[in-house]
Amino acid sequence: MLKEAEKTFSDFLEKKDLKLTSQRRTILRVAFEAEGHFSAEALLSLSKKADSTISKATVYRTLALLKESQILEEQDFGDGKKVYERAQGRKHHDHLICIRCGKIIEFENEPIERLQNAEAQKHRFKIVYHSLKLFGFCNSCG
Amino acid sequence: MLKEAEKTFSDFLEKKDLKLTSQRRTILRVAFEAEGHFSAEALLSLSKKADSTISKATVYRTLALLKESQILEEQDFGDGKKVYERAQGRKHHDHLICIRCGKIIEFENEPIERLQNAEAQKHRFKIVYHSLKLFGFCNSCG
DNA sequence: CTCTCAATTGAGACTAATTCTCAACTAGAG
DNA sequence: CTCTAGTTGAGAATTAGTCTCAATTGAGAG
Repeated sequence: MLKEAEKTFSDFLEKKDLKLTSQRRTILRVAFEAEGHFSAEALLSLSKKADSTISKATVYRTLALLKESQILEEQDFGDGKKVYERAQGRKHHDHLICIRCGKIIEFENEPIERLQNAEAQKHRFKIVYHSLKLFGFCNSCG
Repeated sequence: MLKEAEKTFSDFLEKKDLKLTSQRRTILRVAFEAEGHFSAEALLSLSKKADSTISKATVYRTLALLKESQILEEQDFGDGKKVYERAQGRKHHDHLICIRCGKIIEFENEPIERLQNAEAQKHRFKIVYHSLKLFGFCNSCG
């Protein structure tokens, strides 16, 4: 999983004449060890544990590259900060977000995707990516 | 349309023991004269034309009230600032967003809504509101 | 109409996430 | 090993949005 991502990342960087630095390697590894959704701030703090000299600026810059290379996906659950999750090698999914406890539930729904594509076609629109978020109360917060 | 919203707003304010001030009246009217989606910044600038003493703080505070009373709906198209659109008396709709020219296309799709509800039910989740955004290239930017 | 007082306001300070600047540093081609 | 373009850390800058507080005002009571 991580190996694959490292390959994707180094190919991506090479194609853009960018360098694979130790900081970028560390940040990628730490992002892969993080479970679920994590913020830039959390990634910074985790990265600093592996290499205390890594700065905020580098984390943000590297996140932008990981996003662009589609290794990570950016999500905005509406709490004022963006979070990230692994995308490479995972199926696309959307989210249910509990507005009371903050729980995030992931789901896949092919029929919805098909209807989205049909809707886009109707407007002669080419979808590049999409975002479907259902906000409400989870099971426990009912 | 505006008359209706003014009624909704004054009822809403009364119920919460809040006052219908001239600033709130002005901001509501200006928001209704604005077409489509507008930012808080744009609303401030338009409101200042009607009453130059209206401040940023009042616009943000009033937007929160208009959102809470469901006269306006808040949208985030991912460019770092929230935008608002009229909600009262309009059908729910979702958006196609062109990532090249920024054009916004609205659409209604009942079948998608039904599938969303079914998906939520599967997780015993109560949807309060949702957001579906399809990003890509419009007809002209294809 | 006037009084009263809680709600409201404007101005600008403040917050927080993210981006930028720039001099010092480094990956990696040759 | 040497170059050099790309990279980095530190902290300043930016920017949307929120907060503070003294002065003001809407609107019910009299």
